[in-house]
Amino acid sequence: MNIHPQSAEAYQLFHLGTLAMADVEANGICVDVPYCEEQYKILGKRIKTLKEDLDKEADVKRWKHKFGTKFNIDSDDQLGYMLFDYFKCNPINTTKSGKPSVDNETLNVLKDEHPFLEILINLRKIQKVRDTYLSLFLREQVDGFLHPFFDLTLVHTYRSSSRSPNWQNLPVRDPVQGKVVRKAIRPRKGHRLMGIDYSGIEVRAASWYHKDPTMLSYIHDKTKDMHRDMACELYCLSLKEVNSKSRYSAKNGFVFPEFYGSYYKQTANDLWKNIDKLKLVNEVTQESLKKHLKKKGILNYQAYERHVQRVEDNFWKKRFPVYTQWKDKQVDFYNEHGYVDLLTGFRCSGVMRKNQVINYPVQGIAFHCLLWSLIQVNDVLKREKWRTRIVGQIHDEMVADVYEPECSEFIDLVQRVMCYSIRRHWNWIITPLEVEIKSTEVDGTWDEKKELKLTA
DNA sequence: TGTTCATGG
DNA sequence: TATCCATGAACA
Repeated sequence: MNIHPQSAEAYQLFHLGTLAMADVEANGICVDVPYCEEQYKILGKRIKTLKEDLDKEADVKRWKHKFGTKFNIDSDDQLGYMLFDYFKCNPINTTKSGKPSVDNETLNVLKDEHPFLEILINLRKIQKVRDTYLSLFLREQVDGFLHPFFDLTLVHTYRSSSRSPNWQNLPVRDPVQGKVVRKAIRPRKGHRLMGIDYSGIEVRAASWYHKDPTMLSYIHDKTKDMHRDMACELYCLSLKEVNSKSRYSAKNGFVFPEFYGSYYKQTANDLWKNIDKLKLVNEVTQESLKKHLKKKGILNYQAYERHVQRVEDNFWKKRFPVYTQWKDKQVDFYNEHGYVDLLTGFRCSGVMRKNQVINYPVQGIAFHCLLWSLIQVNDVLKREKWRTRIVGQIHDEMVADVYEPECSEFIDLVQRVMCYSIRRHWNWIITPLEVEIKSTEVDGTWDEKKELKLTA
Protein backbone atom coordinates (compact mmCIF):
# COMPACT_ATOMS: atom_id res chain seq x y z
CA MET A 1 0.00 0.00 0.00
CA ASN A 2 1.19 3.53 -0.75
CA ILE A 3 1.04 6.02 2.11
CA HIS A 4 -0.21 9.46 1.09
CA PRO A 5 0.14 11.97 3.93
CA GLN A 6 -1.19 15.32 2.74
CA SER A 7 0.31 17.33 5.59
CA ALA A 8 3.47 17.43 7.68
CA GLU A 9 1.33 16.60 10.67
CA ALA A 10 0.03 13.41 9.06
CA TYR A 11 3.57 12.38 8.18
CA GLN A 12 4.64 13.10 11.75
CA LEU A 13 1.88 10.92 13.20
CA PHE A 14 3.11 7.86 11.34
CA HIS A 15 6.79 8.70 11.84
CA LEU A 16 6.39 8.95 15.61
CA GLY A 17 3.86 6.11 15.49
CA THR A 18 6.39 3.81 13.84
CA LEU A 19 8.97 4.64 16.51
CA ALA A 20 6.43 4.05 19.29
CA MET A 21 5.37 0.72 17.79
CA ALA A 22 9.04 -0.27 17.65
CA ASP A 23 9.25 0.36 21.41
CA VAL A 24 6.11 -1.72 21.94
CA GLU A 25 7.52 -4.55 19.83
CA ALA A 26 10.80 -4.50 21.74
CA ASN A 27 9.01 -4.52 25.11
CA GLY A 28 7.16 -7.74 24.36
CA ILE A 29 4.52 -9.72 26.21
CA CYS A 30 5.12 -12.55 28.68
CA VAL A 31 3.91 -15.92 27.50
CA ASP A 32 3.76 -19.03 29.67
CA VAL A 33 5.74 -21.51 27.57
CA PRO A 34 5.31 -24.62 29.78
CA TYR A 35 1.55 -23.95 29.82
CA CYS A 36 1.47 -23.71 26.00
CA GLU A 37 3.42 -26.96 25.65
CA GLU A 38 1.13 -28.74 28.09
CA GLN A 39 -2.03 -27.45 26.41
CA TYR A 40 -0.62 -28.34 23.01
CA LYS A 41 -0.31 -31.95 24.16
CA ILE A 42 -3.71 -32.03 25.88
CA LEU A 43 -5.47 -30.67 22.81
CA GLY A 44 -3.57 -33.16 20.65
CA LYS A 45 -5.06 -35.98 22.69
CA ARG A 46 -8.54 -34.49 22.43
CA ILE A 47 -8.17 -34.13 18.67
CA LYS A 48 -7.14 -37.79 18.45
CA THR A 49 -10.15 -38.89 20.52
CA LEU A 50 -12.55 -36.78 18.48
CA LYS A 51 -11.18 -38.22 15.25
CA GLU A 52 -11.70 -41.72 16.66
CA ASP A 53 -15.26 -40.78 17.61
CA LEU A 54 -15.82 -39.53 14.07
CA ASP A 55 -14.58 -42.84 12.63
CA LYS A 56 -17.42 -44.59 14.48
CA GLU A 57 -20.12 -42.45 12.83
CA ALA A 58 -22.10 -44.09 10.04
CA ASP A 59 -21.87 -41.02 7.78
CA VAL A 60 -18.10 -40.91 8.16
CA LYS A 61 -17.81 -44.61 7.34
CA ARG A 62 -19.60 -43.93 4.05
CA TRP A 63 -17.33 -40.94 3.44
CA LYS A 64 -14.25 -43.14 4.04
CA HIS A 65 -15.62 -45.78 1.73
CA LYS A 66 -16.21 -43.20 -0.98
CA PHE A 67 -12.72 -41.63 -0.86
CA GLY A 68 -10.63 -44.63 0.23
CA THR A 69 -7.03 -43.75 0.93
CA LYS A 70 -7.64 -40.15 -0.11
CA PHE A 71 -10.11 -39.69 2.78
CA ASN A 72 -9.24 -36.58 4.79
CA ILE A 73 -11.51 -35.25 7.54
CA ASP A 74 -9.88 -31.82 7.17
CA SER A 75 -10.75 -31.52 3.48
CA ASP A 76 -13.62 -29.07 3.04
CA ASP A 77 -13.85 -30.16 -0.61
CA GLN A 78 -14.57 -33.74 0.39
CA LEU A 79 -17.00 -32.60 3.09
CA GLY A 80 -18.85 -30.44 0.58
CA TYR A 81 -19.11 -33.34 -1.84
CA MET A 82 -20.49 -35.65 0.88
CA LEU A 83 -23.04 -33.13 2.19
CA PHE A 84 -24.36 -31.65 -1.03
CA ASP A 85 -23.79 -34.31 -3.73
CA TYR A 86 -23.86 -37.56 -1.79
CA PHE A 87 -26.31 -36.81 1.06
CA LYS A 88 -28.22 -34.22 -1.04
CA CYS A 89 -28.43 -31.62 1.75
CA ASN A 90 -29.74 -28.18 0.90
CA PRO A 91 -26.96 -25.57 0.79
CA ILE A 92 -27.21 -22.86 3.45
CA ASN A 93 -24.50 -20.43 2.37
CA THR A 94 -22.47 -20.12 -0.80
CA THR A 95 -18.77 -19.33 -1.09
CA LYS A 96 -17.36 -16.38 -3.01
CA SER A 97 -17.00 -18.55 -6.10
CA GLY A 98 -20.59 -19.78 -5.82
CA LYS A 99 -20.06 -23.27 -4.40
CA PRO A 100 -22.12 -24.46 -1.42
CA SER A 101 -20.27 -23.53 1.74
CA VAL A 102 -19.32 -25.88 4.58
CA ASP A 103 -18.80 -23.08 7.10
CA ASN A 104 -19.73 -23.26 10.75
CA GLU A 105 -23.22 -21.86 10.21
CA THR A 106 -23.99 -24.54 7.62
CA LEU A 107 -22.70 -27.32 9.86
CA ASN A 108 -24.86 -26.05 12.71
CA VAL A 109 -27.99 -26.21 10.57
CA LEU A 110 -27.23 -29.64 9.12
CA LYS A 111 -26.07 -31.29 12.34
CA ASP A 112 -29.61 -32.43 13.27
CA GLU A 113 -29.72 -34.61 10.15
CA HIS A 114 -26.04 -35.56 10.34
CA PRO A 115 -24.87 -35.78 13.95
CA PHE A 116 -21.21 -36.28 13.03
CA LEU A 117 -21.13 -32.57 12.18
CA GLU A 118 -21.46 -31.75 15.87
CA ILE A 119 -18.17 -33.55 16.48
CA LEU A 120 -16.60 -31.85 13.48
CA ILE A 121 -17.59 -28.39 14.75
CA ASN A 122 -15.91 -29.20 18.04
CA LEU A 123 -12.84 -30.58 16.29
CA ARG A 124 -12.43 -27.43 14.18
CA LYS A 125 -12.51 -25.20 17.27
CA ILE A 126 -9.87 -27.22 19.07
CA GLN A 127 -7.64 -27.44 16.01
CA LYS A 128 -7.89 -23.68 15.57
CA VAL A 129 -6.67 -23.09 19.11
CA ARG A 130 -3.81 -25.56 18.82
CA ASP A 131 -2.65 -24.96 15.25
CA THR A 132 -3.08 -21.20 15.02
CA TYR A 133 -2.62 -19.74 18.49
CA LEU A 134 -0.63 -22.11 20.72
CA SER A 135 1.61 -23.21 17.89
CA LEU A 136 2.28 -19.61 16.88
CA PHE A 137 3.08 -18.62 20.48
CA LEU A 138 5.57 -21.49 20.75
CA ARG A 139 7.14 -20.68 17.40
CA GLU A 140 7.45 -16.92 17.99
CA GLN A 141 8.37 -16.72 21.67
CA VAL A 142 11.91 -15.74 22.65
CA ASP A 143 12.88 -16.44 26.27
CA GLY A 144 9.23 -16.40 27.30
CA PHE A 145 8.35 -13.16 25.47
CA LEU A 146 6.24 -12.57 22.38
CA HIS A 147 7.13 -9.59 20.18
CA PRO A 148 4.21 -9.12 17.80
CA PHE A 149 4.85 -6.69 14.93
CA PHE A 150 2.51 -3.74 14.51
CA ASP A 151 2.72 -2.48 10.94
CA LEU A 152 1.42 0.94 9.95
CA THR A 153 2.01 0.64 6.22
CA LEU A 154 -0.05 -2.34 5.09
CA VAL A 155 -3.70 -1.44 5.58
CA HIS A 156 -5.63 0.59 3.00
CA THR A 157 -7.62 2.48 5.62
CA TYR A 158 -4.49 3.68 7.47
CA ARG A 159 -5.20 1.34 10.33
CA SER A 160 -2.46 -0.92 11.69
CA SER A 161 -2.07 -4.65 11.32
CA SER A 162 -0.29 -7.16 13.54
CA ARG A 163 1.56 -10.37 12.83
CA SER A 164 3.95 -13.00 14.15
CA PRO A 165 1.84 -13.53 16.13
CA ASN A 166 -1.23 -11.47 15.30
CA TRP A 167 -2.01 -9.79 18.62
CA GLN A 168 -5.29 -8.41 17.26
CA ASN A 169 -7.35 -11.59 16.87
CA LEU A 170 -6.91 -13.71 20.00
CA PRO A 171 -10.16 -15.61 20.67
CA VAL A 172 -12.57 -13.94 23.08
CA ARG A 173 -16.10 -14.36 21.72
CA ASP A 174 -16.05 -18.11 22.38
CA PRO A 175 -15.34 -18.25 26.13
CA VAL A 176 -13.82 -21.74 26.02
CA GLN A 177 -11.35 -20.92 23.26
CA GLY A 178 -10.68 -17.52 24.81
CA LYS A 179 -9.80 -19.05 28.14
CA VAL A 180 -7.36 -21.66 26.81
CA VAL A 181 -5.48 -19.12 24.68
CA ARG A 182 -5.52 -16.17 27.06
CA LYS A 183 -4.33 -18.18 30.03
CA ALA A 184 -0.99 -18.30 28.21
CA ILE A 185 -0.62 -14.51 28.37
CA ARG A 186 0.64 -12.94 31.61
CA PRO A 187 1.97 -9.68 33.02
CA ARG A 188 5.56 -9.33 34.22
CA LYS A 189 6.11 -10.30 37.85
CA GLY A 190 4.45 -7.85 40.23
CA HIS A 191 2.50 -6.27 37.34
CA ARG A 192 -1.03 -6.25 35.97
CA LEU A 193 -1.91 -6.55 32.29
CA MET A 194 -4.34 -3.81 31.35
CA GLY A 195 -6.44 -3.07 28.30
CA ILE A 196 -7.62 0.52 27.84
CA ASP A 197 -10.08 0.87 24.98
CA TYR A 198 -12.01 3.77 23.45
CA SER A 199 -15.77 3.23 23.78
CA GLY A 200 -17.73 3.41 20.52
CA ILE A 201 -14.90 5.17 18.73
CA GLU A 202 -16.02 4.39 15.17
CA VAL A 203 -19.53 5.73 15.70
CA ARG A 204 -17.98 8.88 17.20
CA ALA A 205 -15.39 9.16 14.41
CA ALA A 206 -18.14 9.01 11.80
CA SER A 207 -20.00 11.79 13.61
CA TRP A 208 -16.95 14.09 13.34
CA TYR A 209 -17.38 13.95 9.58
CA HIS A 210 -21.15 14.04 9.13
CA LYS A 211 -22.14 15.98 12.32
CA ASP A 212 -25.66 14.56 12.26
CA PRO A 213 -27.44 16.29 15.18
CA THR A 214 -29.41 13.20 16.21
CA MET A 215 -26.25 11.11 16.31
CA LEU A 216 -24.43 13.83 18.24
CA SER A 217 -27.20 13.90 20.82
CA TYR A 218 -27.01 10.11 21.19
CA ILE A 219 -23.29 10.49 21.93
CA HIS A 220 -23.63 13.47 24.28
CA ASP A 221 -26.69 12.36 26.26
CA LYS A 222 -25.96 9.28 28.36
CA THR A 223 -29.65 8.60 28.92
CA LYS A 224 -30.06 8.01 25.19
CA ASP A 225 -29.13 4.72 23.53
CA MET A 226 -29.23 4.21 19.76
CA HIS A 227 -29.02 0.41 19.87
CA ARG A 228 -31.83 0.20 22.41
CA ASP A 229 -34.00 2.48 20.27
CA MET A 230 -33.37 0.34 17.19
CA ALA A 231 -34.23 -2.82 19.14
CA CYS A 232 -37.57 -1.15 19.95
CA GLU A 233 -38.31 -0.59 16.28
CA LEU A 234 -36.96 -3.88 14.94
CA TYR A 235 -38.85 -6.04 17.45
CA CYS A 236 -41.89 -3.82 18.13
CA LEU A 237 -40.98 -3.38 21.80
CA SER A 238 -41.43 -0.59 24.29
CA LEU A 239 -38.30 0.94 25.83
CA LYS A 240 -38.72 -1.11 28.98
CA GLU A 241 -39.14 -4.35 27.08
CA VAL A 242 -35.68 -4.22 25.46
CA ASN A 243 -33.19 -6.47 27.21
CA SER A 244 -29.46 -6.98 26.68
CA LYS A 245 -30.00 -9.75 24.11
CA SER A 246 -32.43 -7.87 21.88
CA ARG A 247 -30.22 -4.78 22.13
CA TYR A 248 -27.19 -6.87 21.13
CA SER A 249 -29.03 -8.30 18.11
CA ALA A 250 -30.14 -4.85 16.97
CA LYS A 251 -26.60 -3.50 17.33
CA ASN A 252 -24.74 -6.33 15.59
CA GLY A 253 -27.49 -7.52 13.25
CA PHE A 254 -28.73 -4.14 12.05
CA VAL A 255 -26.99 -0.94 13.15
CA PHE A 256 -23.38 -1.88 12.39
CA PRO A 257 -24.14 -3.75 9.15
CA GLU A 258 -26.16 -0.70 7.98
CA PHE A 259 -23.25 1.62 8.81
CA TYR A 260 -20.92 -0.62 6.82
CA GLY A 261 -23.27 -0.51 3.85
CA SER A 262 -25.52 -3.54 4.19
CA TYR A 263 -29.25 -3.22 3.47
CA TYR A 264 -32.61 -4.51 4.62
CA LYS A 265 -32.79 -7.77 2.65
CA GLN A 266 -29.54 -8.92 4.26
CA THR A 267 -30.12 -7.47 7.73
CA ALA A 268 -33.70 -8.75 7.88
CA ASN A 269 -32.47 -12.23 6.99
CA ASP A 270 -29.80 -12.22 9.70
CA LEU A 271 -32.15 -10.81 12.33
CA TRP A 272 -34.75 -13.46 11.48
CA LYS A 273 -32.18 -16.27 11.81
CA ASN A 274 -31.41 -15.02 15.31
CA ILE A 275 -34.89 -14.25 16.50
CA ASP A 276 -35.64 -17.66 18.00
CA LYS A 277 -32.98 -17.01 20.65
CA LEU A 278 -34.87 -13.93 21.86
CA LYS A 279 -37.68 -13.65 24.38
CA LEU A 280 -39.97 -10.95 25.63
CA VAL A 281 -39.72 -11.08 29.38
CA ASN A 282 -41.85 -8.89 31.66
CA GLU A 283 -44.26 -9.22 34.62
CA VAL A 284 -46.99 -10.88 32.58
CA THR A 285 -45.23 -12.90 29.93
CA GLN A 286 -42.17 -14.83 28.85
CA GLU A 287 -43.08 -15.45 25.25
CA SER A 288 -40.81 -15.75 22.22
CA LEU A 289 -40.21 -12.56 20.26
CA LYS A 290 -41.47 -14.31 17.15
CA LYS A 291 -44.84 -14.88 18.84
CA HIS A 292 -44.80 -11.27 20.03
CA LEU A 293 -44.25 -10.08 16.45
CA LYS A 294 -47.17 -12.25 15.30
CA LYS A 295 -49.44 -10.40 17.70
CA LYS A 296 -48.25 -7.18 16.06
CA GLY A 297 -49.30 -8.53 12.65
CA ILE A 298 -45.88 -9.73 11.43
CA LEU A 299 -46.79 -13.30 10.57
CA ASN A 300 -43.85 -14.63 8.53
CA TYR A 301 -40.44 -13.78 7.08
CA GLN A 302 -41.85 -11.86 4.11
CA ALA A 303 -43.75 -9.60 6.46
CA TYR A 304 -40.67 -9.19 8.66
CA GLU A 305 -38.52 -8.22 5.69
CA ARG A 306 -41.06 -5.51 4.78
CA HIS A 307 -40.99 -4.37 8.41
CA VAL A 308 -37.17 -4.10 8.41
CA GLN A 309 -37.37 -2.24 5.09
CA ARG A 310 -39.58 0.37 6.78
CA VAL A 311 -37.23 0.53 9.79
CA GLU A 312 -34.27 1.04 7.46
CA ASP A 313 -36.06 3.75 5.52
CA ASN A 314 -36.83 5.55 8.73
CA PHE A 315 -33.27 5.03 10.01
CA TRP A 316 -31.55 6.76 7.10
CA LYS A 317 -34.22 9.23 5.96
CA LYS A 318 -35.88 10.35 9.19
CA ARG A 319 -33.54 9.53 12.06
CA PHE A 320 -30.14 10.34 10.49
CA PRO A 321 -30.83 12.47 7.38
CA VAL A 322 -27.66 14.53 7.81
CA TYR A 323 -25.56 11.37 8.01
CA THR A 324 -27.22 10.23 4.76
CA GLN A 325 -26.43 13.55 3.07
CA TRP A 326 -22.80 13.25 4.09
CA LYS A 327 -22.55 9.75 2.62
CA ASP A 328 -23.94 10.98 -0.70
CA LYS A 329 -21.60 13.97 -0.68
CA GLN A 330 -18.63 11.76 0.09
CA VAL A 331 -19.40 9.46 -2.86
CA ASP A 332 -19.94 12.44 -5.20
CA PHE A 333 -16.59 13.89 -4.14
CA TYR A 334 -14.81 10.62 -4.83
CA ASN A 335 -16.47 10.23 -8.21
CA GLU A 336 -15.29 13.69 -9.20
CA HIS A 337 -11.77 13.69 -7.70
CA GLY A 338 -10.76 10.04 -7.40
CA TYR A 339 -9.77 10.28 -3.75
CA VAL A 340 -11.07 11.00 -0.26
CA ASP A 341 -9.13 12.59 2.61
CA LEU A 342 -9.08 11.70 6.29
CA LEU A 343 -9.44 14.32 9.03
CA THR A 344 -5.91 13.34 10.11
CA GLY A 345 -4.49 14.39 6.74
CA PHE A 346 -4.09 11.09 4.90
CA ARG A 347 -5.50 10.46 1.43
CA CYS A 348 -7.18 7.31 0.10
CA SER A 349 -7.07 7.02 -3.68
CA GLY A 350 -7.37 4.35 -6.33
CA VAL A 351 -10.35 2.24 -7.29
CA MET A 352 -12.84 2.07 -4.40
CA ARG A 353 -16.38 0.82 -4.04
CA LYS A 354 -19.02 3.08 -2.56
CA ASN A 355 -18.94 1.38 0.84
CA GLN A 356 -15.20 1.73 0.98
CA VAL A 357 -15.33 5.43 0.14
CA ILE A 358 -17.67 5.92 3.09
CA ASN A 359 -15.93 3.64 5.57
CA TYR A 360 -12.21 4.13 5.00
CA PRO A 361 -11.92 7.65 6.43
CA VAL A 362 -13.89 6.65 9.53
CA GLN A 363 -11.91 3.51 10.26
CA GLY A 364 -8.61 5.33 9.75
CA ILE A 365 -9.15 8.21 12.15
CA ALA A 366 -10.64 5.97 14.81
CA PHE A 367 -7.32 4.12 14.91
CA HIS A 368 -5.36 7.38 14.74
CA CYS A 369 -6.93 8.48 18.03
CA LEU A 370 -5.50 5.37 19.65
CA LEU A 371 -2.15 5.80 17.91
CA TRP A 372 -1.75 9.44 18.93
CA SER A 373 -2.62 8.58 22.54
CA LEU A 374 -0.21 5.66 22.55
CA ILE A 375 2.63 7.88 21.33
CA GLN A 376 2.01 10.41 24.13
CA VAL A 377 1.68 7.80 26.87
CA ASN A 378 4.78 5.95 25.65
CA ASP A 379 6.78 9.20 25.68
CA VAL A 380 5.82 9.93 29.29
CA LEU A 381 6.64 6.38 30.41
CA LYS A 382 10.08 6.58 28.77
CA ARG A 383 10.94 10.13 29.78
CA GLU A 384 9.98 9.57 33.41
CA LYS A 385 11.53 6.08 33.49
CA TRP A 386 8.41 4.21 34.57
CA ARG A 387 8.53 0.45 35.01
CA THR A 388 5.13 0.29 33.31
CA ARG A 389 5.35 -0.40 29.55
CA ILE A 390 3.00 -0.50 26.62
CA VAL A 391 3.09 -3.99 25.12
CA GLY A 392 0.39 -4.01 22.45
CA GLN A 393 -2.49 -2.37 20.64
CA ILE A 394 -5.75 -3.68 19.18
CA HIS A 395 -7.14 -0.91 16.88
CA ASP A 396 -9.04 0.96 19.60
CA GLU A 397 -7.28 -0.48 22.64
CA MET A 398 -3.89 0.01 24.26
CA VAL A 399 -2.42 -2.91 26.20
CA ALA A 400 -0.02 -2.12 29.02
CA ASP A 401 2.02 -4.15 31.48
CA VAL A 402 1.50 -2.03 34.59
CA TYR A 403 3.79 -2.12 37.63
CA GLU A 404 1.42 -2.36 40.59
CA PRO A 405 2.76 0.69 42.55
CA GLU A 406 2.33 2.81 39.37
CA CYS A 407 -1.20 1.59 38.75
CA SER A 408 -3.34 4.52 39.84
CA GLU A 409 -1.00 7.12 38.37
CA PHE A 410 -1.01 5.21 35.10
CA ILE A 411 -4.80 5.22 34.99
CA ASP A 412 -4.77 9.00 35.55
CA LEU A 413 -2.25 9.38 32.73
CA VAL A 414 -4.10 7.35 30.11
CA GLN A 415 -7.42 8.97 30.93
CA ARG A 416 -5.96 12.44 30.72
CA VAL A 417 -4.30 11.75 27.37
CA MET A 418 -7.05 9.66 25.75
CA CYS A 419 -10.05 11.76 26.79
CA TYR A 420 -8.70 15.31 27.12
CA SER A 421 -5.23 16.07 25.66
CA ILE A 422 -6.25 14.58 22.33
CA ARG A 423 -9.15 17.01 22.02
CA ARG A 424 -6.80 19.94 22.40
CA HIS A 425 -4.54 18.44 19.72
CA TRP A 426 -7.34 17.74 17.20
CA ASN A 427 -10.11 20.30 17.44
CA TRP A 428 -12.25 18.41 14.89
CA ILE A 429 -13.02 15.94 17.68
CA ILE A 430 -16.37 17.48 18.53
CA THR A 431 -17.71 14.84 20.94
CA PRO A 432 -16.56 13.62 24.34
CA LEU A 433 -14.28 10.57 24.35
CA GLU A 434 -14.58 7.78 26.89
CA VAL A 435 -12.38 4.84 27.79
CA GLU A 436 -13.03 1.52 29.44
CA ILE A 437 -10.25 -0.13 31.44
CA LYS A 438 -9.98 -3.87 31.99
CA SER A 439 -7.26 -5.34 34.16
CA THR A 440 -5.93 -8.67 35.42
CA GLU A 441 -5.01 -9.17 39.05
CA VAL A 442 -1.34 -8.74 39.92
CA ASP A 443 0.42 -11.79 38.39
CA GLY A 444 -2.97 -12.90 36.95
CA THR A 445 -3.57 -14.14 33.42
CA TRP A 446 -5.10 -12.33 30.43
CA ASP A 447 -8.23 -14.50 30.40
CA GLU A 448 -9.37 -13.21 33.79
CA LYS A 449 -9.21 -9.47 33.14
CA LYS A 450 -12.14 -7.53 34.56
CA GLU A 451 -13.44 -4.03 34.20
CA LEU A 452 -11.94 -1.49 36.58
CA LYS A 453 -14.64 0.82 37.84
CA LEU A 454 -13.33 4.34 37.68
CA THR A 455 -14.01 6.86 40.39
CA ALA A 456 -13.52 9.91 38.18
C1' DT B 1 -0.91 -19.69 -5.50
C1' DG B 2 -5.85 -19.06 -4.85
C1' DT B 3 -9.75 -20.49 -2.06
C1' DT B 4 -12.10 -21.37 2.14
C1' DC B 5 -12.34 -21.38 6.79
C1' DA B 6 -11.69 -19.27 11.51
C1' DT B 7 -10.17 -15.57 14.63
C1' DG B 8 -10.42 -10.34 16.06
C1' DG B 9 -11.72 -4.94 15.72
C1' DT C 1 -25.51 -2.84 -6.82
C1' DA C 2 -25.70 -3.80 -1.38
C1' DT C 3 -20.99 -5.78 5.50
C1' DC C 4 -15.61 -2.28 6.47
C1' DC C 5 -10.54 -3.79 7.84
C1' DA C 6 -7.02 -7.50 8.83
C1' DT C 7 -3.71 -12.56 9.75
C1' DG C 8 -3.00 -17.47 9.57
C1' DA C 9 -3.81 -22.45 8.63
C1' DA C 10 -4.92 -26.09 5.45
C1' DC C 11 -6.11 -27.97 1.09
C1' DA C 12 -5.85 -28.61 -3.90
